[in-house]
Amino acid sequence: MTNRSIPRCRDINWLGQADCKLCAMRKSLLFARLPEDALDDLMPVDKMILGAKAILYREGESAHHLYSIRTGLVKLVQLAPNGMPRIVRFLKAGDVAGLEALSNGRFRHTAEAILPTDVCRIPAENLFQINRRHSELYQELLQRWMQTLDRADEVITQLSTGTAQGRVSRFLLHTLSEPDGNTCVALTRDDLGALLSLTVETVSRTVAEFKRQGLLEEKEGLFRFDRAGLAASATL
Amino acid sequence: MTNRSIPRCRDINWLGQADCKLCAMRKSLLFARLPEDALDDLMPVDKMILGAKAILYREGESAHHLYSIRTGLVKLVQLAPNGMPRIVRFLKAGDVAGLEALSNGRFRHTAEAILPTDVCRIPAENLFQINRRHSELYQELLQRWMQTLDRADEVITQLSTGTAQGRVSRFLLHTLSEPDGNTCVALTRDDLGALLSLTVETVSRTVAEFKRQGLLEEKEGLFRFDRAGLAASATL
DNA sequence: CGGAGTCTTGACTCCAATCAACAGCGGTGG
DNA sequence: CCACCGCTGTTGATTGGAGTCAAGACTCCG
Repeated sequence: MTNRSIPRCRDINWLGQADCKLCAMRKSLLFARLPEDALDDLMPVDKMILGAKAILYREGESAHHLYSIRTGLVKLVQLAPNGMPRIVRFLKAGDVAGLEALSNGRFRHTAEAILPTDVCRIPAENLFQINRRHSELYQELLQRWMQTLDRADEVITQLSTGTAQGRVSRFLLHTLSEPDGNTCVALTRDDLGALLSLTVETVSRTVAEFKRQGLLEEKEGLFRFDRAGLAASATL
Repeated sequence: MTNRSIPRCRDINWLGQADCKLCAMRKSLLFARLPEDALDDLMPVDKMILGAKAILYREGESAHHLYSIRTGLVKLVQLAPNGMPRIVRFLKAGDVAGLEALSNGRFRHTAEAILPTDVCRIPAENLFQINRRHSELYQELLQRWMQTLDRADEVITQLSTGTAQGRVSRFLLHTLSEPDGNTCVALTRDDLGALLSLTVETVSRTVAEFKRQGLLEEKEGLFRFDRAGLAASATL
């Protein structure tokens, strides 16, 4: 009944080939604006399901596919100079992982599932070919570029600056929650640390303190928090 | 004779309209791959020269133009939650400032010249129109996207993590210097702090310490440094 | 010459890192 | 079934590094 019933394996399971024309989510994905017949050129697209902690690809590997995320949550990780992993971005349903496959053939991050995650694996070469004929796809790619950059800049200005309290507050308020929602996925202290550039202990203390103050509770894999209350710490 | 002879004003001077077909730098700019006749559609392009500290545009302003940088150095700044400015990226010759004008009409950063800087100002609408007809431009834009994202991620993992010594070393070694060069523009302590998320005092102390150790000298607006010596601090 | 802006240095404080111990939970294997 | 182990999270004591506050040096410029 609890979140413990969700799959916890680290596997990647292949669910067969997808037919993009029949895809229920198509309109919210990268290919939203493509005419239906162009979708044939994407094939073969493989549907895969990742357990939590499954690794989609690793930094430095040569990149032949990109991944359209249907459900779930993925973290993009790079190694910091001291050897510790640093989370640079999250990818949610509708996002695309591994777009660097379109240009230079090497992944820049390690992509690891945080929640069980469904993805479609698309051969980079096919997308590349479609690009030649359909500028709609380019428009969509550019759109995503702006979005992605914004998120990267947000990590710089909002999540790598200020006190531990401030960073955790801002994470809760902006990063994974709906604009006016008061819940978000309960990350491990480890992941929070890797995102906010703090140690596990500091994150644990900060989260615990918020709980004591009644600003935050954690239940069934979710953080539920008090927006107004946290806003006070968010400028620290 | 020294760098003091360079202009130090904060003005923006309009130098007249450009004829892109005659531009000596065209091949290294955004329009490298465009056929010559497409360049007509860019017009009118204004050539401008900025003194150090001149502001090209401000965060939140509505964005009708973008700027191709011919020479100089520009910082992109966002306000951190505590109200202090944070530098998220530098733009050098060949880079484009204000690409967000292509999509959502508001600048996401304040762009300020650090050195005297030449730019060409291009109406966003014109570029947008060219995009419809020439996918070469899209390719170039995508290429730049990857580059820009890489730089943003580098600020996250390399410049916002670790000790003050580590951050300053890594800035010197990677951010504005040639891959194997041993010089880079001598930023103010203020700008270094805004980039590395450190206070002016901490930057000053760190730079001073590197100088005492003979790892770094500052002359005529340049840092000259010892790559091998700094590499030791770069993992801190 | 005086003033503004930048840089440096010192003394002190404070926040987060570090080191260490332990609790809780789930999974595993004897 | 239960003992053990690994993983995650918590908490405490201590340390260290950067922030803060304050004063003064230096440079450029009017």
